[in-house]
Amino acid sequence: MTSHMQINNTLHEWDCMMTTDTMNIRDMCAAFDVTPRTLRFYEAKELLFPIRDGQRRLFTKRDRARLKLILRGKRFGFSLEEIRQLLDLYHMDDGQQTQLSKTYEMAERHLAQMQAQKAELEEAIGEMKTQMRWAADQLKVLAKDKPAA
Amino acid sequence: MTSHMQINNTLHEWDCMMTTDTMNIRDMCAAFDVTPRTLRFYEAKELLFPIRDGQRRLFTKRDRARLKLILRGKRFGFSLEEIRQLLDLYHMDDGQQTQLSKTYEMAERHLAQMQAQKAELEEAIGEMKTQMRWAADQLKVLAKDKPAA
DNA sequence: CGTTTCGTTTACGTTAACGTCAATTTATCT
DNA sequence: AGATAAATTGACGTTAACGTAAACGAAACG
Repeated sequence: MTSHMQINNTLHEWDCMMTTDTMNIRDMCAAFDVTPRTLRFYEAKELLFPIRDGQRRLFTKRDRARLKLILRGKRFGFSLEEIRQLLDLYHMDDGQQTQLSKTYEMAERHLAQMQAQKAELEEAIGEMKTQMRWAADQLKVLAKDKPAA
Repeated sequence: MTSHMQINNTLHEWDCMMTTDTMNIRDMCAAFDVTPRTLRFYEAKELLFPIRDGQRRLFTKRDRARLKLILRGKRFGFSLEEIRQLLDLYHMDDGQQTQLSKTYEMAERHLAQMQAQKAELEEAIGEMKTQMRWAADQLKVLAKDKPAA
């Protein structure tokens, strides 16, 4: 059992309640294909906030949602610092509406950026396809010019 | 005049032919909003191949096309090394078809990656819009709850 | 002709995003 | 209890992608 489980503080053996849904670092790494170092690093950078069972980290559902967004952001070429700021938008659910309107404006800019990126990506895909068609033609010509070695 | 111009080797003053279309480093930086260091760095990494007028670099149309692709690639989160390899695809025009089929396969993988990225980007845009609608609602509620300070 | 003004080379510095390793603590198994 | 395994905390190392500063050559300018 690559188990974990906890309720609030420390438990004994009969810890089987309503699966408090926290993951230890190992399961977390396996689930997202990252190293422990990465998770600790993200915590140090205040991107994740795992709770503690004594010394050990326990990653909540919230941490997993954030990590998913972090990794996505990275694939889009955003820096961790940019991502950190954006994560605030996705996590204003509980009563603490930090500076909602300020964050909202940032989100607007980010959305515009993503839409621009999408447009550019579509253009790039189009160009790439053109190049590949051309390359495919060249391959045919080469195959015809030199049928055998 | 932030001029330049050249034909093949050294010229005098009457250098006004068919605009050989090479740019010096300064104009290049202005045109693409990069620093000289960046252009020299890209040359060292074999991403650009400016010709020389003695000691000075002269960037050709080809260099400009490549630089455009480089900067685009960066916005998509690709590393310079990944970009360098992809540039080969876009510049196999002259007779030197290096390893066309090998490059073609890489292009296929890259295209797939871009299409995946596009799909993910669309998903992210959708989620972002959802979040923003929710945030907009919250802003309305706050405005109603607290009409005046 | 001297002097600013580019541009070049060489080389060391920097930041982000982790990797790696050692020393410890904590939990688990026998 | 002793050994083994799993996590944690420093702390230093590493790579990519440039920044920055020194020292020099060539070119343009008054």
